[in-house]
Amino acid sequence: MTQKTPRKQHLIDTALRLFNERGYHATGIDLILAESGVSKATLYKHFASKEALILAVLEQRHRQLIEALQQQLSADPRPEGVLAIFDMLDSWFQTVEFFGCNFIRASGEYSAAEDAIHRFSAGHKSEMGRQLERHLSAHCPEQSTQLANDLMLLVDGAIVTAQMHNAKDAAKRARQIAQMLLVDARCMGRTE
Amino acid sequence: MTQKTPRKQHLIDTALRLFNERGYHATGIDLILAESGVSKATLYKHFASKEALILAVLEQRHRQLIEALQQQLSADPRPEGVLAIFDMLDSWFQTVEFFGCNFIRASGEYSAAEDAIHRFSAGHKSEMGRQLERHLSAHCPEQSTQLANDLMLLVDGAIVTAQMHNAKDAAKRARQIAQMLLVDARCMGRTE
DNA sequence: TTCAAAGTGAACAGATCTGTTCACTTTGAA
DNA sequence: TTCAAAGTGAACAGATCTGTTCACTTTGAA
Repeated sequence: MTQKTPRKQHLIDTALRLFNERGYHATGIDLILAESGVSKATLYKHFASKEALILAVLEQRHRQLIEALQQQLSADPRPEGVLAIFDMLDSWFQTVEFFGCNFIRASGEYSAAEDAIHRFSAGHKSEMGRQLERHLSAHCPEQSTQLANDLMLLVDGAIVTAQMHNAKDAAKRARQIAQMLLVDARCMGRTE
Repeated sequence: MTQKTPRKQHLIDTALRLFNERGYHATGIDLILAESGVSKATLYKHFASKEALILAVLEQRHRQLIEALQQQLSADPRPEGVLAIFDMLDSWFQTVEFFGCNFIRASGEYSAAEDAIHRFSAGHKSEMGRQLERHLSAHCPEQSTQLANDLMLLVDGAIVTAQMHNAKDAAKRARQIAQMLLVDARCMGRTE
């Protein structure tokens, strides 16, 4: 039992699913244990507290999303390659497991700016924005910071729109607006 | 004690403040009672449950926001009058009481689409969008629905950006993007 | 001054929450 | 086959949660 499907990873996966379906405060430790079939003593051997478990869940999700974004961005070095983030959103919105963004919801439930969960969530969004900026800075360095911020604003707007109204087309609209911004900033290849 | 500063209203105001500061699940009934100085029996005389209190808080906030928006829109009948919503956001973001949007956070904590709190929150956003659409439909009826949806996406994006990063300029950026959309849709007065 | 409506305060109920402890069992590498 | 590491299960602790009840008090209009 030391290696295959380690309990720790199974706890993180189960917790992620339940946090998404029900929220952080509304998901008790006991439910995570029941659904994962892991004992309470084991949970507290791996995680010091529920907060530590939440942070572990967010860290995993953060790594996955950053990696996926990097992969998309490197596949299309053109400035408009950044629009791939909206295609990622679009696919996500079509899945049944979409319940909004972990990090936005976490920052809402843990609203104090100094809370570790809030800060980590804000850090995730910053890092996503930094990826976009890096990609754009090769083409339009003067505007890359502003553009990246604007794109992230559109990303979050699309996520919340999809979360609240089950609006599955939110990513496509955000993508169009984003494209307009790129054109307006003259940070896109010419349409030949 | 029947009329002046009714207990019911006082409970709603206190609950609104605490929900904003701490979130819905994280704010217990007992805290609301302690901070408001009202007895538990009185609370349950006025509200059937905590959920009913939450809904009353959201209803009040909904009425306030709709009224404020209507007032702004009627003050400037030009198409670009809709941009007033971003000025409202901007003022809000500068206040110390800004902890994000009640309705976005409520929809995050009560994530089930059929939950009464979730549905009311979605309804609020829809109604705000409907106000924008009505305003625009006088000038560009074919695009007013799409434009209103896009503006609300920018509104929510700005709110989340401000909430997560304490980015007090988020409303101003969203406003500029919104203005671009109006120009692009040719739904604005000419700049003379 | 009377009196019904509104509110209080305190106890109580039962559920649920996070976290601890420990004797015992299972696992899998050596 | 041995044995340390990992995990279990069950009890326990104490806090906190929403909601109920009821004898009593306060309020303010008539």
